[in-house]
Amino acid sequence: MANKREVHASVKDEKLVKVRRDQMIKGAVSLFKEKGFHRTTTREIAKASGFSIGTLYEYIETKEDVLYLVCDSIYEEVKERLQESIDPKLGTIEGLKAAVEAYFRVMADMQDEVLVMYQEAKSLSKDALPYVLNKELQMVHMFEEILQGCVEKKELTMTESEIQLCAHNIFVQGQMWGFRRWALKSRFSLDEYIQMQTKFVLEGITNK
Amino acid sequence: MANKREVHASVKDEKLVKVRRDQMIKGAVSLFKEKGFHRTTTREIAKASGFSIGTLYEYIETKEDVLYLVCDSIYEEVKERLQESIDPKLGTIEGLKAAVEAYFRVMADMQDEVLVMYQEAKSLSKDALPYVLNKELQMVHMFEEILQGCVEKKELTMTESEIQLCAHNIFVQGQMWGFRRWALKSRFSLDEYIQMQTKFVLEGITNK
Amino acid sequence: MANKREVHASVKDEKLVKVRRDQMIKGAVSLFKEKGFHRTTTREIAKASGFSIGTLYEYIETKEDVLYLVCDSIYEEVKERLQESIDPKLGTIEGLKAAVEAYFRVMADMQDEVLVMYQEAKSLSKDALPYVLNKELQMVHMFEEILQGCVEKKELTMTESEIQLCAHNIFVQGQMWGFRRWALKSRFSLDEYIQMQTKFVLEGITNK
Amino acid sequence: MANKREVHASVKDEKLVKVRRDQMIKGAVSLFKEKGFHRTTTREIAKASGFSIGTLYEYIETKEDVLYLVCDSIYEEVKERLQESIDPKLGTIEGLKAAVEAYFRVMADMQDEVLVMYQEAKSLSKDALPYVLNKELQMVHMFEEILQGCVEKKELTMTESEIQLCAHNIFVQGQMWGFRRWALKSRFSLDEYIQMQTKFVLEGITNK
DNA sequence: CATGAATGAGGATTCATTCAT
DNA sequence: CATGAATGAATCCTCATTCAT
Repeated sequence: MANKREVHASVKDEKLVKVRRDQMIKGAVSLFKEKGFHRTTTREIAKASGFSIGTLYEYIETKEDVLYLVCDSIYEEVKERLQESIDPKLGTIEGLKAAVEAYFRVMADMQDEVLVMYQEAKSLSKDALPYVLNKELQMVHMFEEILQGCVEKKELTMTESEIQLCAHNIFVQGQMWGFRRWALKSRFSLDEYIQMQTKFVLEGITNK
Repeated sequence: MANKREVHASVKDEKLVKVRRDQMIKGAVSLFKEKGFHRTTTREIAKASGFSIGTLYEYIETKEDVLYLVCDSIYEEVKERLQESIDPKLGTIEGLKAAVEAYFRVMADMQDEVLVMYQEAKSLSKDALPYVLNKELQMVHMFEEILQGCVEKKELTMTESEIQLCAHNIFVQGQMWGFRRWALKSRFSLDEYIQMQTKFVLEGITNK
Repeated sequence: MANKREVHASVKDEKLVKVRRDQMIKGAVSLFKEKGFHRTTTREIAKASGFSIGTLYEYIETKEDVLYLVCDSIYEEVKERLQESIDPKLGTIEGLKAAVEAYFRVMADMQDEVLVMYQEAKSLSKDALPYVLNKELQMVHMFEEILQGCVEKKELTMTESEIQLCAHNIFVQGQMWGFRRWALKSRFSLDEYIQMQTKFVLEGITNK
Repeated sequence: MANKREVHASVKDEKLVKVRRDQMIKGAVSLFKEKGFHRTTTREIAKASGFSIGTLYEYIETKEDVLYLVCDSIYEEVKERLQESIDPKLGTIEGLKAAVEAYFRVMADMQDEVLVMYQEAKSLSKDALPYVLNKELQMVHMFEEILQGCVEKKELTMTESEIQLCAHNIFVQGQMWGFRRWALKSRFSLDEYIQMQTKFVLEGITNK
């Protein structure tokens, strides 16, 4: 599957396009966070981005393009930040723990962004959605690799299916902190949450 | 917290109100499923419900009321169906397993509805949202009770916090089958999914 | 070729649709006359029609629909008025003369409308244009019939081709009074114009 | 009446202005042909002309200027090509016939351009329109002169009014081949059309 | 002279909601 | 109670034009 959907810009200067789109994404995220994609106007996006509505449309073709750009950029950032702090080759339980913790912390850190993406992604057209979902799978895949590594090093005994499902669970539990914070925050601190979820996951998979 | 938000109807005949609203909810769910709340027009809802736009507004005040009614009714149905097949008093691991399985099956059964609610709830006003979230907590609470029962009967050893988080996890994993079916369905059958998740949960909490 | 392109209306009451569309056409013609189709706003059309923009769109789907309706109605009126005062069966030179005169007078009478249609028809979509052009051909065909009648009654000797071209010429000369009035009006009265054109046409085709 | 409306250019080099405007006209005609003046954007014109939007505006002040330039150039070309092949002094029926034929052929040749001008001229501002219409009158006047010559040489007997109207008719019939080609082309070849129209015109005016 | 990024007024269209019948 | 015509604020998007580089 192709990894990028190109969003067309009238402006030629690629550097400028990058700069403006970054402004745009930043402005849009905070608006989407506040009122959701549908309730946010293109005018508001333009304003929050620091330019006029005309300029906005020099860098996108459709309002939906903004959403795609936002989702794309959020995933990109999550991925980058994860890759900075994770070594999937380790193949140790400790490495797994560290990865889970790093992931949970990134998700907590980007709570707002994740929530936005989480709630608005479904507004993407049938056209753009696959690209975003694909990004998600890539991240799930990171955890699969880590688990796989542990299995290879005999640190864990898991079937291929168990690895897949467990990776999904980890991924969702990371998101959970964001999209269920209304329920979780009053009951757990982030540290508690991380520690407890890690425990559940590990006891769910380690040989006894 | 109050348990119901009353949606005002001009029509007095309460039985009729119930009938019409049921038509409405049925029509709306299938539309929301297809195009989401925002992209669905009140006209479409009226049509799908089998009456005119004027009549629609005899039974609600705002488009958002429809969403609230839909969400409310979905939760109600989930809850009812769960209560039919679960006995929270048992206090046995077997009872827990049965409850999880029942819940997962209901969620799989109502996949579409759950997805709708899941994705559109955030469009509820600050006013209505709490009522819906409260419903969710009630369901999470069912699992807490079951777990609590097991702890009391010494079938499990868990802290209060662990019970709460575990209940959340179970709840989210039930939803997961719906909102991540794009990723899960090709990898697991529902039976496999239930069996594996149950295993993870139990191994995560049973004493070794 | 089908004779009508249906323009969709949300409103069901067909009588009302007719009434509103007549208002619309009347309002639109005077605007198009003044500023052309492109420079006229849908808002202006609504206002000139005596209703709100929302109402306008209950009776059409696209701005272009207004243009189609206008063109269609103009042709319809021209045709009706012609049919009232022309008897194509006669087969006499006198009948021909009378027809030409009647036609020219109708065209002079509806000068504004004809000019509008004449200048704006090209803005119709590829979809709607044929229907309008077809209407034109029907009118040209009326003159062909009249000429044909004269030929059959031996009042004139013309080939089939000559009949066709002559009919076109008559038709265009009728329009001419409208679309070239800037040049003609200062030089000829309508009566003079009719009389002279009739003479040219007749001398162009009568046996000598 | 003044014969030219000056279109202001920021660029001083007159030769360059001429070159650029020729590029512009060429590009614009083909666009106007395809989509009409209103549906053509200045950006498209610039692109079709081979330069940037900024440059375009160095040579005009308003989009409408392009239309004026286009109309002006088309008339100029028609006029030039006619003057090459017509001698208005002759005063013979043969000369008249030759002129008509030459005119019809030029019009057929420049069909697209003529159609453009014909349909878009009305979009000219009240300011520019007279200049263009004046050009048209000059051409009509050429035919008046030719007819006048024939009258003076006793080849024809026509009143002043008849001459004027007949000249208009010839002129319009020339345009007709362009703007009614949808109806004429399937029925007549250009040669037939010329021959038949010539016959109609001549029999309409020659003494019997 | 040439470029093209920026602007924002303006335009077509939608849709929740009302209310007279 | 039911209907559906009417309303107009709100929204997305376009495009002629300007101006700094």
